[in-house]
Amino acid sequence: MFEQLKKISDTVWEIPKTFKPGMRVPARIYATEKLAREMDLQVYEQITNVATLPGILKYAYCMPDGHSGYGFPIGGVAAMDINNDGVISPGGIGFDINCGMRLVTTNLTYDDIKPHLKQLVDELFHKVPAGVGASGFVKLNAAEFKKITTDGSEWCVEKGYGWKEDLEFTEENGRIEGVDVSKISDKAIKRGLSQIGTLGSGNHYLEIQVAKPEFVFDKKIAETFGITIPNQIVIMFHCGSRGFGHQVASDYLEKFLSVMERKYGIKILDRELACAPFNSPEGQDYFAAMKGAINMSFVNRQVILHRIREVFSKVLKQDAEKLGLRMVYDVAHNTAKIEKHKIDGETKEVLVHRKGATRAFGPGREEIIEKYRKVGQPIIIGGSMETGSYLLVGTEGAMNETFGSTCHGSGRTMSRTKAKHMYRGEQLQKEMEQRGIYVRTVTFSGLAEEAGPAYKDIDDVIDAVHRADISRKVVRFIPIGNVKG
DNA sequence: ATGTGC
Repeated sequence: MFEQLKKISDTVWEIPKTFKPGMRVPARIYATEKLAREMDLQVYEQITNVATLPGILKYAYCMPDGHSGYGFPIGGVAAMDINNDGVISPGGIGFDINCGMRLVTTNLTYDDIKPHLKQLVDELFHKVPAGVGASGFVKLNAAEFKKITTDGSEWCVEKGYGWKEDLEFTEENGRIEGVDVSKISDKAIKRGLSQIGTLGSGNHYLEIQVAKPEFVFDKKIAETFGITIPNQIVIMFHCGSRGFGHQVASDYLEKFLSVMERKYGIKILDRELACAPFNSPEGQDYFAAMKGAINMSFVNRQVILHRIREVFSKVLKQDAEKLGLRMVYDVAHNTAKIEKHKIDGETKEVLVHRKGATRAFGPGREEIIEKYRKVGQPIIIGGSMETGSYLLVGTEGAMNETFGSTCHGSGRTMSRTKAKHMYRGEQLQKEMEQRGIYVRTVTFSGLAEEAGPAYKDIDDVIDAVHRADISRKVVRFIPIGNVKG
């Protein structure tokens, strides 16, 4: 397959429209040659299917961490023309709606924390429930849960689960407008009720990390983002909208399949690409329901941050304020948003699907808070639990080329089933501890699925987006403690 | 990813 790619640059590869009948635009893969050669073959199939969707603009994109997903590849980006016949597709957002990353600083160093590391991780493991079916400490009825879906993180600040300043460090200020609760099923609400403040499973995790001075690539921007001291401790976590978002996605996939062809005459190459015109009742209903899951996931991460602050305060016997437990940012990587982008010199409102892809807005965009606006938005990239993670910054290049988007993580290279056969969770935990990473997990099989070699090399992935200039390296973090979902 | 699958 690699031989069929047209090389645009060292980090951009194109699949022409002639590859498959029905492609409306070419597909573009952002990757180093090595990553492009090793790309899962399903990705080529899926990204060219995406290129056939009505209203798609410029290109169907796949980021270097791309791998096969439901309909769209994970790592997929597609912008739709909403003023014409553009569609919205749940497969382009993902089941885990608004799944994302949150990064929190401390004013502690590695030496400060080392004697307390195990206790911190053990406490976090107890205070932030993880695993399939986990329920949180927040007890809610349906009416209160509905309020969460409309009010987002503002609800948390009201209830004492967050600081007012946390809101401005969250995409959309932790509250996206335009939710219509009546478009969310009772079944989804019932599933979501008990899930606030829970991590989930799979590749969801909570990590304590170190910013070693040799891995600070841009000192000035790092300082702007709050990474200011050598060997500074940060906390990074990854989770989403749990069973709630999953149910919203499932409900609308089913609905779209029933109307797509019959009512709207849309023919697709894969039923996993179920979609509806954005400007149709069904499309609008999904958009209004999906936004409820966006808010729920912001609340989930906000409540988890509250628990993290409680744990650090308790173990280190100091106020969270004094420990400097402040947010760097909260970014989503499973979402679709209306944004203004320049296309052929003309500014247009488009619906940008990002599925396992992160917003990477460059300097000056009004969506970025003032504190960061001059440098570009922070981008939080979670690597595998054994390797490392990154803080990047958005660029003008991303605005010009990828609708302000970049990668989201390492990207799997091995199926979960294969990883489980190749690695033993118990042994992995021991090996990681010997290497200075203390891990707690709900299930050892789940830990084995997340073994480092089951993922692409995070440094290769970051190298690709950095060289393509769709984001730039700021800091690389090394894990020392991990609560595995 | 997911009260994990027909």
